[in-house]
Amino acid sequence: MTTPKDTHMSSYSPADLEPKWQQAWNEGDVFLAKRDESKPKYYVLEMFPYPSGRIHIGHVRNYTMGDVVARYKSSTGHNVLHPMGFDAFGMPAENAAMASGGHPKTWTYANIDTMVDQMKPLGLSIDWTRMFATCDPEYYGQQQAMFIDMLGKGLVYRKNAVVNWDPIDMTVLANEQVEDGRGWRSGALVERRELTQWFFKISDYSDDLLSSIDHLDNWPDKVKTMQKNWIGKSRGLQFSFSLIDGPANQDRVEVYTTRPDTLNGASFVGISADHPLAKSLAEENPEIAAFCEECRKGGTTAEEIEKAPKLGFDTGLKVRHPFDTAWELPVYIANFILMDYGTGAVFGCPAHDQRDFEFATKYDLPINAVFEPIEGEAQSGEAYVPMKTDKVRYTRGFSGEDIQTGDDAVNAAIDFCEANGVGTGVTKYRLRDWGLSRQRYWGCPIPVVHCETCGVVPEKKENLPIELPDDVSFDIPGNPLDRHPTWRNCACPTCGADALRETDTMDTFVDSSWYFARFTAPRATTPTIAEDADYWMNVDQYIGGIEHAILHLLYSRFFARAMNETGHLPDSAREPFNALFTQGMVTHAIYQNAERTDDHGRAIYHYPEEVEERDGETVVKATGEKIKVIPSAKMSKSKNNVVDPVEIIKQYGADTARWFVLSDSPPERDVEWTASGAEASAKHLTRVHRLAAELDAQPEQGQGDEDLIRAAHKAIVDVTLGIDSFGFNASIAKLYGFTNAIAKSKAGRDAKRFALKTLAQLMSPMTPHLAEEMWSLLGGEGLIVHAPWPEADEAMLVEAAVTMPIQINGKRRAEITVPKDMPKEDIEKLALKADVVVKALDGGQPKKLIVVPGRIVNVVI
RNA sequence: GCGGACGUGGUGGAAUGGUAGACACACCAGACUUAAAAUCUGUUGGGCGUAUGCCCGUGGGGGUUCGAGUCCCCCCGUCCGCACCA
Repeated sequence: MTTPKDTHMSSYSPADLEPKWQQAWNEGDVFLAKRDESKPKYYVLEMFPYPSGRIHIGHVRNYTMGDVVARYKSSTGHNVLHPMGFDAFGMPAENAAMASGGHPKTWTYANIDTMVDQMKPLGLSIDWTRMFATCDPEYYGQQQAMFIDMLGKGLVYRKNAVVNWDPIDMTVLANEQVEDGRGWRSGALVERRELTQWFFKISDYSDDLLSSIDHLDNWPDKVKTMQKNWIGKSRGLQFSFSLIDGPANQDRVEVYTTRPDTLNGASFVGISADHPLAKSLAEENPEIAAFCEECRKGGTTAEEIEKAPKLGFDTGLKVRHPFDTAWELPVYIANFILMDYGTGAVFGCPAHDQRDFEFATKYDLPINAVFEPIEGEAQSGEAYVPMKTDKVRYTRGFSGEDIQTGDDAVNAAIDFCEANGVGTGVTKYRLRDWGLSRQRYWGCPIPVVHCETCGVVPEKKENLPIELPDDVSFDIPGNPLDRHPTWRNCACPTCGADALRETDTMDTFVDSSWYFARFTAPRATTPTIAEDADYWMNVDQYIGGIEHAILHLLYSRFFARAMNETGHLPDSAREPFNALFTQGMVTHAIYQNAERTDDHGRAIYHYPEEVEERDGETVVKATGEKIKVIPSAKMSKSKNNVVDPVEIIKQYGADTARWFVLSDSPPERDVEWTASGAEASAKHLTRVHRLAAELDAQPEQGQGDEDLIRAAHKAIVDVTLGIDSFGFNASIAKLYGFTNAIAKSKAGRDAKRFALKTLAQLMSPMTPHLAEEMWSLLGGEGLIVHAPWPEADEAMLVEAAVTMPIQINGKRRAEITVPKDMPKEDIEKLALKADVVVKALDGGQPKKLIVVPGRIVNVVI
């Protein structure tokens, strides 16, 4: 039904006004980033997506946050770079090719097209002219050039490393392709097998990457802590046990320990199944060989190895304790010792290490305490493992002092051992070199050639990019590059003889470790261009998921250093991300069919719209089958719990979707998706639009103009503070409050116009289309996207009076309103006169009176 | 197993160590309407009470403090990462 008012008032129609304003921005090239030395630059970047097929609501949340920052910074006078691209290499494309017979390239580019089409209606302030995908030869060719430069600088090398090997499919498996220790396609028990592979020497930078963390002031502490722990600097003792009657050429076992203070509690030596000594013994002794083979069963992940039941094999060999040559310790091969870390050998001190304790209990080895609690006794039945910073009483320690901290005792032990020639203090890092070889097709080819005479040589730069061949098939497992009839054949870049290309491709982490630098000059015929990199780097604000807290960010930090050393980035960009924000994930329940599985015995998942509540149970609408609800899980295409934002945009518009994903939840926290909020957001935006559209119907004169103007200035402060601190939900709460104030206000037209224009500006980073529309309705000049951010007038913020609660013994009993600047003594007097206080004191004196001006009064009785 | 976080009404959440539940959703009631929708107004943590009000309450247990959702210790639960998923 139409009211007379409606006839001269357009209603809120996102479907009309959103394309209209997007067109206006495009025609004005508003988001095109150009170098402009007259303005401070601001580079805001959201972690680029993998082109999985469709965008999901998590993407919308991520990009909207970045867009709020980009638009806000732009309106505060910055020259903003806000690009977008695709992390487009990787296994899902190959899996899709295996499943449906297409080509990874076709699949990937089709997905990119779809996702761009889905992203553009969101009205993001992105410079789309800079877009690229990492699978563009234009991009990965430059990556190959950098690989060659890094090879020249000694930052890349080859060594053996273990992979998951599927003995039936005869292929290397990724960790995610191993399910319960079995290959996902063949079902075969997976084995660990060694291959020669390429590595980046990230370990050269362990100390740099660690110590520089302290200067990352605008990174979340949790990410910094995780990176520090990952790099894992430790001070310890390296020494050797002399081996009694060992195999030829092996008379000692080198050991590294971070707890040399417990050396006198040693009761065995454990070595990895891949330790040279274990390998020698295995040659002679089939039983040992079988045990080592057993240890190699299972996947390569740390988690799997750590969780596996602890197994040991007594080699029968003994070593001598370094301090007492009569003291002999047995040597075990154990499945929980990694050859990659330290020396691949440890000594076990069961009294002070839980894992050693369990091992000693299982194999009946002695448990000798080295220290004990200062008071009381250590609990029996488990290892006594206090913090290294705690003081304990040493009973079999090294130094004179009986009571000291573990840290002091470790240092004393190292000093003692060095003085006695038993070993040396050594600083080690947990961080391992970055294995980048992948035995897969859909990745950046490693640009090296294997020549019979010249060995492994880099490809000539003029031959780059080494492009992937298109004529490949995925009907059988393994790397199609390996079995391609001609692609491998090439001329040796050094001698010109017939040679073979490397068929390994690069880890996709390599692709994402420098894309941020490439965005500064995305079409350059070198990896970067100095002027552009100098101007735009660093990324001022990086935004992405917490799941990338360690690997992606650490690899990118390494790459920035390597690019600096190969001349592709300036010194100032060695630490590439000035500020980091980690947004939470959008989660959604997973609906798993509880009654049946598919033909392969795998779980069946249902889409949210396929299920319903029936008599308090969740069931499949169509069949009535019972559903197991797995709450709050990360959205995953394979689990069918992905929420598609396209429908929401179609129904309510992009501004509603943007407003909704920003409201309610703090951005760093995970949010459980519920559809109910979208409608409420749409209603609110409709209301805001109506307020602006109805302005001309307001009387010119009114009441409370000043109150409304004050509210506007307060809103400017609150909303700006929220945006500056990534408190978008807080900003939105304040915007709700401000909108309510405008709606209720009886102020005159001019005051309302000011308030509404301020509201439009404050909303413009979040709901840019609606803001433009309001701006135009309210008679704003030009585009709101070009309007400077509003500034609050300090004079309008001062409040005359302040209300303070009065507590009695910490419980609120009354409140008083006093002038803002009233001295403490006067507040005290007033508080003591309050009825409840007089009653409670009953003529007596308070024990204590606490007055925090402007905050609280607490009377202690 | 190791490392990191998180836990507050029916729901999402707010709260520089200072009035717990801002703001919103949902629910309920009312106004408008022939009616419905939309819109507007009001109520809503639990318990007791006619009421001024009182008691309880931020996963559980302890502690520090005049005062703890916030700081410390222990426990429980959930989530993220663990080097070939991206």
